[in-house]
Amino acid sequence: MSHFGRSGPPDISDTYSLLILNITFRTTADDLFPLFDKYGKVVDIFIPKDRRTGDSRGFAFVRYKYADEAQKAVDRLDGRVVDGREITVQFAKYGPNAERIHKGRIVESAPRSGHRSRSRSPRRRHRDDHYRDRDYRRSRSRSHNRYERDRYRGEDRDSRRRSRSRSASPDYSKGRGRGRYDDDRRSVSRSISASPARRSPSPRKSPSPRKSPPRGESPDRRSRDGQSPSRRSVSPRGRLADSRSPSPQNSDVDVSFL
DNA sequence: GTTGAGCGTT
Repeated sequence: MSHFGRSGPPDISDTYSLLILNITFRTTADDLFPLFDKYGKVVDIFIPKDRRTGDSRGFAFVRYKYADEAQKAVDRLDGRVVDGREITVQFAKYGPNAERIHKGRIVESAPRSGHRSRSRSPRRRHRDDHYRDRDYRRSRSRSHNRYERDRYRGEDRDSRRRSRSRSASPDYSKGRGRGRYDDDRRSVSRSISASPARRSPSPRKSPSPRKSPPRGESPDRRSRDGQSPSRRSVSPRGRLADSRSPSPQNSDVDVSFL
């Protein structure tokens, strides 16, 4: 009995959208439906959910059939404690299609002329941009969560070239301090990688694979071997950036060979 | 299992 949001927006031509804020993350449309339906005819209830986790975002949209009922619901349900939390009921300011809403009702359905577009508040640029921003903020609020790291890892793995994009994209560096943060983190990572072991206090105790050297060969060989994978593992794309200076490469090979 | 400013989907 609650197919809200399952089949998309039913009809937003003559409906008044109410924005419900400060609701618990466990509150669902089923819980809000009886509460809001008591004050008027609820046409549809939609609760935005996270794209990754699928959890409630903490706010819901309730569409009424009549404005008077919606107003009544706002006046009656605004400040009501639901699930132990005080919810905030108010008329929606923006529509699903970025349309302007007046008192919950959609005033403009489609951008007909450009002269009216100017009236639009430039506060919001795009939905995608905001999506990331919101996620980013929420992620931070949640302290260090696995989702952020996991997501980053997956995206990085999905499209490795993105790294280059980030480098060539000054927006990330300037837009938010994220670029700096990433760089910092990468620096630390590299630092750790560069120094595999501060100091082996007891190499004998350590279950090192080289517990018993296969052959008493020169350490130079081993050194090179250890350096080879290290370099590759450290930054495969870093070499590309370093390609700009082919000086050390030649030198390295020469030294190694010598 | 966690959190808390805000404006939405087929």
